[in-house]
Amino acid sequence: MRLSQGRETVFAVIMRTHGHFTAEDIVKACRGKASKVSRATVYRSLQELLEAGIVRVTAFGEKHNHFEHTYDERLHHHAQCVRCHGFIEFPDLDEDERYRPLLEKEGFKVLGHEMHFYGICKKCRKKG
Amino acid sequence: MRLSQGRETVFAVIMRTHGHFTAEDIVKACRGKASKVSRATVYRSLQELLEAGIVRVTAFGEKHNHFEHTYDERLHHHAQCVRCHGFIEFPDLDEDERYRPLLEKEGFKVLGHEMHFYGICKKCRKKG
DNA sequence: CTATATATGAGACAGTGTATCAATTAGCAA
DNA sequence: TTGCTAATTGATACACTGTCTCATATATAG
Repeated sequence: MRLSQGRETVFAVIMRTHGHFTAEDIVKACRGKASKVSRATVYRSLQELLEAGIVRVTAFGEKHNHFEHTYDERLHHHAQCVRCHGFIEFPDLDEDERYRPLLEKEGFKVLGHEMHFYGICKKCRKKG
Repeated sequence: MRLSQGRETVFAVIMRTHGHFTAEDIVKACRGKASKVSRATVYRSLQELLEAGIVRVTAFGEKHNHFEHTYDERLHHHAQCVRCHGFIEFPDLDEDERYRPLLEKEGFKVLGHEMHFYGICKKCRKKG
């Protein structure tokens, strides 16, 4: 794999981005730069980072994906509202060690994991 | 909420569907029937079932959603390949009880949960 | 420097899910 | 049963995400 210009720019932009972000967020951020990175390159690079375990997908049930870094953050999970799609975060209590051996025995190379609780958030419950 | 024709048909079709399915699967299945249910109604009903906790979302990182029933199946989770998006299922070891109180304390009404491991599947590892 | 395989950009494209709005219908009350 | 009313529907147009193609550009090896 070459350390090409486009790839380098995308990587840099993503590393500068904190919290959750979508693919389009990165596309826009790259447009701001003089670097000129196309949408296709952003999606390609994002896929590479996904495969490398540098970013992970965090949202369900929406049209577009949300990503976040896997590094430099305390491991946490998400509880998502099935109405408004908003979410709250909560800390990990370490299930990894219980499941990982089971999966690796089946030839699955684990890059990471996430718990996803779904339900109705406080705000939507009030709305009725 | 009314027990309208469209809603009833969609519910029936979904209950007859086993395993994983997409919204479009249901749209097609409803077309087969003489019932004539529009795409809009299918999506609306699916959202209602989601909110009721009857179905849940199970796939990440794809353009369209996958759903499955939450009832009548042993609780299981998914390990998904970041390359081919295929997945394997594995049983639940019951983290629910550890996390649920934490979330309900914050006003979040839990409908269910799922663990999502991501990584590279056996087949994709062989491909290089 | 040159060759060559890899990566890129631009745009066309397909598919998913959303919004609109007039027409229809379920449920209720008399 | 009939009529009222608000909820629901279908048809369609629409926005947006992510994919694909292919000619052009570029990183790297030799």
